[in-house]
Amino acid sequence: MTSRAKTTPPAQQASTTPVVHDLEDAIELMFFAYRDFVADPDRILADHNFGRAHHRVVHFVGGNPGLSIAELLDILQVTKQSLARVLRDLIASGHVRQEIGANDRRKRLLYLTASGHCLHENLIAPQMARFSQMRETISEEEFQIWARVMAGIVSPENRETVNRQLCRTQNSENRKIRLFRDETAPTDPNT
Amino acid sequence: MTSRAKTTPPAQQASTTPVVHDLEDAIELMFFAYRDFVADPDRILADHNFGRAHHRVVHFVGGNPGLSIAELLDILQVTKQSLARVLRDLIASGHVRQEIGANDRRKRLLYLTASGHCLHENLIAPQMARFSQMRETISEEEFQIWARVMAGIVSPENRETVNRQLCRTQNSENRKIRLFRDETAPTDPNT
DNA sequence: AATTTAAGTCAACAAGGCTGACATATTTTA
DNA sequence: TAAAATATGTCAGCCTTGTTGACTTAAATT
Repeated sequence: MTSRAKTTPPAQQASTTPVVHDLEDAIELMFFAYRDFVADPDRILADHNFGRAHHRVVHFVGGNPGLSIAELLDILQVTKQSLARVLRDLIASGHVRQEIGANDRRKRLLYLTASGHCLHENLIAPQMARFSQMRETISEEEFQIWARVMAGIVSPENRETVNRQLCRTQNSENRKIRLFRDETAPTDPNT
Repeated sequence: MTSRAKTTPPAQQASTTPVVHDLEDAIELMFFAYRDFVADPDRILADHNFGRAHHRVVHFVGGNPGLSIAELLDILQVTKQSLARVLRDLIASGHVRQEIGANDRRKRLLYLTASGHCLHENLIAPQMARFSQMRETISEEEFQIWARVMAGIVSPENRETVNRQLCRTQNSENRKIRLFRDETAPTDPNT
């Protein structure tokens, strides 16, 4: 009988009264924000007979020219077979091309073609617009707080990878979003 | 590799420049955070032979006892047929039960059973834990900033619905997360 | 009595996850 | 150099979960 607005909240009364319901709100905000966040690209993709999986490939290849299959699999965390399907589509449609690795000829490095870049731009535009509009209503500091919280939702074991991925998008000197202030700072993870 | 060893001038001069890459980072943070956010529940669901769709039903029925089918469809934004399938599973497995509406006997009001509540708790626990841990590293204010930004990602046309949905989860007196400061809120207590 | 509404159902289809089993280059190692 | 490991590709099949379209039933509304 966990009806709300009743006596006492169910269980796990946390130490400093985080108030269970706040965290529930946070969980629902994740759901609703993500749902709308992907809605615009979904519409664009439908026109091309592509799906969300294609979007993810276009996005990460667009942002990481010369990405290998293995690296992309690591980012997407899907199986090779799942990726192969959408990658086939994108290569067939001329949005992505593969290049044999110069150092390691086993590797297939992925790049967007001109039309791939065009699609990438179209897909990212509505998401950029969403953040851009919101960005105007908050300060730089507030934006970074948001980013730090989001980074805190990422699993600790993935934070280093995510951090590297985000760093790579830009000159680290120009870097605005600062994550993982004091957390997992491994000294030498190699690979 | 990220070639940072260039001769770029010191940063921080971009006080107001939006810098495209910040927004791209934000987009990727949405992806990575959401990816990990749903990973734990996915594992639990697999043990029950359920999927993410079942999770969403359990979550929203759990948080909204007596929800009607139409209301649930509105939250999930899927078709009746998609919902019917997972709802059938959940009713058959005894996690959800339906009750004929007292006022309107056409309506089927949804409730979790005891085992449904149990599953709900199990599913929400890892997500709560994720937020709870992160919550300890930030202030109440910072948490609310995060929530406001997330709410800003929600499509304007859905904000009122989302706001109502979040309000309903709790006593409005206990309400911590405040959204839509000046936007859609007609009331102006100027918090 | 006729219409609208809420819900349930059947059928078919597609996207995109998954596993397992193999094939093919290429590089590394023993 | 031969063997093993690595990177990728592919076939086949299965599952979940989304879709559309057509139709039914029961209850409420007009």
